[in-house]
Parts: sequence; structure tokens; C-alpha cells
Amino acid sequence: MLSTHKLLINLNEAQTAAVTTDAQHSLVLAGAGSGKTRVLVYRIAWLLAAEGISPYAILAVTFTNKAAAEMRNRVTELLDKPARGMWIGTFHSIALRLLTMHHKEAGLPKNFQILDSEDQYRLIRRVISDLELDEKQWVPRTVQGFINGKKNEGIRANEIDDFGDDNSSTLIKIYQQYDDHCNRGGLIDFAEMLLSTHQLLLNNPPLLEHYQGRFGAILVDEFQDTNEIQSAFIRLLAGAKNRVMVVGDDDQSIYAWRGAKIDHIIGFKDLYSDVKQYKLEQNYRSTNTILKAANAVIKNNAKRLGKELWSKQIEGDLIHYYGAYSEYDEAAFVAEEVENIIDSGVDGDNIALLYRSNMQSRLLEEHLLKHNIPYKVYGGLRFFERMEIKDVLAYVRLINNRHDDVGFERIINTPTRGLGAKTINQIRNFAQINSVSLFAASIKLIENKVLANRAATSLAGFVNMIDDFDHNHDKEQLHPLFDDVIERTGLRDHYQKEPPEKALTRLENLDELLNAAETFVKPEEDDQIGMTALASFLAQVSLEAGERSSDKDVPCVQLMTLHSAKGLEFPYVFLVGLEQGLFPHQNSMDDPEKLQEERRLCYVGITRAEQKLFMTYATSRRIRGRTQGCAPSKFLQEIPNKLVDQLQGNVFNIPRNSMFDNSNSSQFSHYKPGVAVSHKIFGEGVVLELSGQGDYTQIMVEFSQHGTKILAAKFAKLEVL
DNA sequence: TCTACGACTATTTTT
DNA sequence: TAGTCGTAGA
Repeated sequence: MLSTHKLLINLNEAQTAAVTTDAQHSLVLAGAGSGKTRVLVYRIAWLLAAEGISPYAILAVTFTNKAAAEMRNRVTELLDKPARGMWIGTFHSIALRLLTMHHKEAGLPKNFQILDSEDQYRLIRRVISDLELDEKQWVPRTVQGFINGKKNEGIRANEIDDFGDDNSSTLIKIYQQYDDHCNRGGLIDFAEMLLSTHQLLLNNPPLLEHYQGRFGAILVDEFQDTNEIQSAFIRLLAGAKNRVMVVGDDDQSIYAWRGAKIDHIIGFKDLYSDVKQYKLEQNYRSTNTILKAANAVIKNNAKRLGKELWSKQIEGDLIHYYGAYSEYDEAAFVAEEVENIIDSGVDGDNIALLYRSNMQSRLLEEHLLKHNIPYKVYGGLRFFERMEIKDVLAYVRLINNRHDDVGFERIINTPTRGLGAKTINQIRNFAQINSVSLFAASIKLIENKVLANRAATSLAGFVNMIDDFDHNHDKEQLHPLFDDVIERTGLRDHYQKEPPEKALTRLENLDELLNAAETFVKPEEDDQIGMTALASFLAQVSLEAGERSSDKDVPCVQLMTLHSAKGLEFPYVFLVGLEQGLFPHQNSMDDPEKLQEERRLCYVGITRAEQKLFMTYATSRRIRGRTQGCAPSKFLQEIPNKLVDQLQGNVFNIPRNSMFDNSNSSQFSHYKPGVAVSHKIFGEGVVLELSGQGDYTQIMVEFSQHGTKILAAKFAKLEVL
């Protein structure tokens, strides 16, 4: 048994306080690199060892599979035995588990299927066209955003008020019809998983009571990323008695645009009683110079709980700025520096190139290629999202659940089997009129002999083939089934016919899929709740789209967006494209909330670096075929000069003291972000940020009555309260 | 059913 | 600029 004493040896004071808290609820504000996961893992061990809580009473929730896996591994490592009995998983995997176990109560068929974003998009387009609406006016992506947004807030179609507005009522109609479709086919999208689970518990008091009785200790990671429904789910399970510990960092909230609400972490204390708050501010990752820069940037955000990172580490190297002449110059500089670093004996995978948007990777790639530096780009299509994989899976899904219309639509004519638009429309019409699935409609249409001869034969062949697969295969033996599907449907031949380059990777991917089917081991939990290996595989595949099949073993320089870099760390980090309009992004510059999120993103980027940080910008850049002049990002100016070493390269050679004068207008220095001020006309408000210098200093103020205004500091005559 | 061409659009992305 | 997507026509 792990002794409690041994546990605490490895923790600092703040971590110990959090791990051993006796408050019913606790909020741990964990700065970047401050040992967030460590606290969660040790807390679990503490609950088991010191408080004698059963592993069955522990529920630990994360956002990504990666985080869940890491937590599970580290718990196993610390306890020196597998984390049995505990529920450690993502919101979605936990929801899915509850829905599978209680599908009857949730009103779902046993073999319900998950729709990923692409499936959802297709189905929404289907609905829009069924309603005879114009896609130009009802843009499927926008509608998808609307539906998911509402679901994330826990709102059903019938709960939305259209206020007599045609636009709203149409959106509601699409939402409703989309949900009808899902219900009919036993389909469930990502947002629905959470919403359904919440409703399942809410509508079944005995069930709720059971789980409330079970999970005495609930832990949530990355709490700043929770959306409305996730927060409600935790609140519901917490009930009156259970203990909740949430860990997060308000300064690293970068997903507001997809429904995450920073208010949940800020308002945690209001929602729960007996809350103790802990701050982890000692950073174990970066040099002091890097931390100072990070602190200096994030300080400009008004809406914060307030934290300041410090470390016992050395000051370290200055941060290098490089003002490039163009984006080519920037990429050339980065590639050259990377080469220098590698030449000094550092492995490439210790170096990360981080950018705001994916398109920026291309030039960097080109220049790395020129230098023969191996690299890996993260993001883009993942394994189970590839066309060929989704095609095979669509067949298998149909075998698993004949009513899966999304799967049906995908492969009814792939590979082509003479079932063109006409036949498919007939099937759709019949299905819609009779409220049955496309598969069921097909069978009826064949029986009724209303189809053209050729089409009828072909469709019957298709239907029989699916039935045949179903009858001739053991649902526990995946490899033979998948192999049979790939061959007999003609998919392999179909892809073989593509241009050689494409064909090769597609066939490789198919083999990789077969490999995955062969090596798949059904998780014990899935077995216990009676899932077939097939159902279990499909569920796992939907939840975990999978990293791209691993390439070579050479250490590669890591290229990724700032968003995907969250949670990672690298000795050497290049933040590129620090220009107004690119980062902060154009679409986020004028809205103070969005601008603050951009700044948090910058904070995330800076705090990824352990030893050495480069920040680069170009004074001109070609965007969408047009060359534009660019101003350096305001975030660069927020870092004090003394932390920075400006490298040569900028042909305009703008003197630092005019370019980066962040001694910022001493005459207005009392208007710091967060300071409460009063204006003659607009009343009281809070300073969000300052920009510009001297007499041209501008102040952005959020007034309680009049919203956000940007004022000239010289004339605004603001009074500090 | 396949190809070619024109129209359109352009952050961030996990589950 | 460049990539995606839908439609028209062979």
C-alpha cells in the first residue's frame, strides 16, 4: 500500500494543499507547467490511501483521449497497479458508456451509431434538401454550428423560441427534422451524446440516485474548456454529497468559439458550496525569462482570476524577435535557425514551429525540405476520417445497424453499381413518406416491383450482400469480416484504379485498417455491458479518430497550430507570423472578448517553450494572392524590451524604441487593464487594454451601461475609481 | 459515370 | 492564390 507520507514527498506546498484538501469542493487554478496532471493523479491516490475511498467511487473526466490515457497511465504507475474500478475517460466516452448501458431508458436502440462531424454535415445537407431549402441561404456549415451550439447549451429544437422570426423558425425546423432523422436511424452525434446522457439521468431519478451514490469523488481536468451541458452533467452527478475537484487555467481557455465557457471556472464558487481555491503558480517547465514574457502578455487581459507564474530556474536566454522582410524571409530564417539548433546536437523533435492558422505550415515545410530537415505536421485528416476508411466503415455500420441512413447514403453507389441519383431519390422519397430507413425502403421497393429492372437487380444485390455479411460473420471476429467487406464490395479494386500515388496510400490505409481489426481487443468494460466486438470497435473508432499512421522513426521537427500545441512542451519553440491581422487574427481583433482569447492563445504559445523562444513576424505577407504590409503583433509589444533580443533581418530596420515602445505612455500608466474608471457620458466601466503611444494612446473600456468603447486617452478624461 | 470548368471562399478543432 | 465543390456536358 502506498503510504501517504511517500505520496507527499513529491509535491510542493501548493500541490500538497490541493491534493490533501478537506473541502468538499475544490478549484485548482493550475498555471502552465505547474503540475496540473500530477495534482489530479496524486489526489486520486490520496483519496484511496488516506481517505479510504473505494476506486469505484472515483470518476475522472478529461477532454481528450490523450489526456485520459495519460491520467490512467500515471495513476497506474503511481499506485503500481492498474486503475481498476475507476472511471477515467473523456466526457464523451463516459456519456457513451452510460448510454450503452442504459440504452433502453435513453430511448435508443441497442446498436445505435455515432455520427462524426462529417456524417452530421452530410445528414444536415440531406435535411436541407428534403425541406427544399436553398443551400446558399441555409449554409450547411452554419446550420451545423447552430444545431451543435444549441445542443451544447442543452437546448432542444422544441425549446427554442423563434420570436415569430422566419429565419429562426426555419433553423428550428431543420434542427427538429435532423433530430427526427437521427432518432429514426438510431444515430447520435457528439453533442447529442452529452445532451442525451444528461437527460437520461435527469429523467430517471433511480438511475441518477445510483450514480450519485456511486461517484463520491469527481475530478475534472481542463475545466476552463467545459461547455454548458458538460458543466451541468458534472453538477448533476455531484448532487448534494459528492466531492468535486476541478482543475484548470482560465488563462489557457482558447475554445470559447466552440462553446467552452470561461465563466464555469470563474463561477465555480457560486455554483458549489464549501469551495476552496488553490493556485499552482510554480512552473517547472520554462526559464524565468520565458515566464516573465508570458506573464507580461497575459497581464493585459482584464477578465482573469489572476495568477503569476514563477520558477526556480535560471533566467535563461533572451527571447529572440525576428522581423522578416517577407513570409519567405521568415520561413528561411526559421529553417536556418532550426538547422543550427540541430547541428548543435539537439534532436529535431525538441523543436516546435507554432502558427495561428494551418496555411502557414506550407512555406515552413518547403524551407525545411530545402534544408533536408525531417518534420511532421500535426492536424489535417486523421486516420479514421479518411475516405477509404470511412467507406469500409460505412458498410460495417450498415451490417451492424441496417437503419444507419448516413452509412447507407455513403456507400449505396460506392463503388458504382448503377444506382444513380434517380433510384436513390426514389428510395429517399419512399423512406420519407413512410418514415422508414433507407434500407427498409429499399427492401419494400424491391418487393413492390416499382423500380426499373436494372436498378432493382442491382439494389437487391446490394441488400443481399449486406445481409449476407451479417449472417456469415461472427461479430467477435473482426478481421475476417473486414477482409470480406473490402474484397467483396469491390472497394479494393475501386481504389486500385486511382492514380498510382493515391492508390498506394489508400491501399496501405486499408491494410492498416485490417491490421487494426485484427489487433483490436475489446475493453473489459464493453464486454461487461454486453457489447459485441464489432459494436465496441465502431464506438471506439468514432470517439478516437486516431493519430495518423506513424511514419519513420527519425526525430522530426514538430509543426502545429497553437491550438493543438496546448498541453505540450518543447525545449525550442518558434512562434511565427506575429502580425496584426494574422495573430491576433483579423476576425478577432475588434471584439474585446475574442481579442482576449487570442492573447490567451499567445500565452499558451509562449509557455510551451522550455529553454529558448523565437518570435517572428514579417513586414509584408502575401495573403490570398495579395501582398499586404503588416504591422507587428501587439502581443510583441506587450513583452518588456529587457527580455528581448531583436535579431537582424528587417530591411526597414525599424528602431526598437519606436516600434516597441512599451514603456507605454507614462502619462496614462494609471489606466491599467482591470482598473475601474468612470466617464462623464458613459458612466462606470473597466479598462480592458491600452494601445498606441504617447498622445495617441487609446484605451478600450467596457462600460457597464454602454458596452465596449475605444477612447483616446488624451481626451477621454477618465477618472480612476 | 467521369471530367472539366467556373464559382466560391478563405481561424482555431475535440469528441 | 489555391483548394473545394457542384453542375454541365461528353
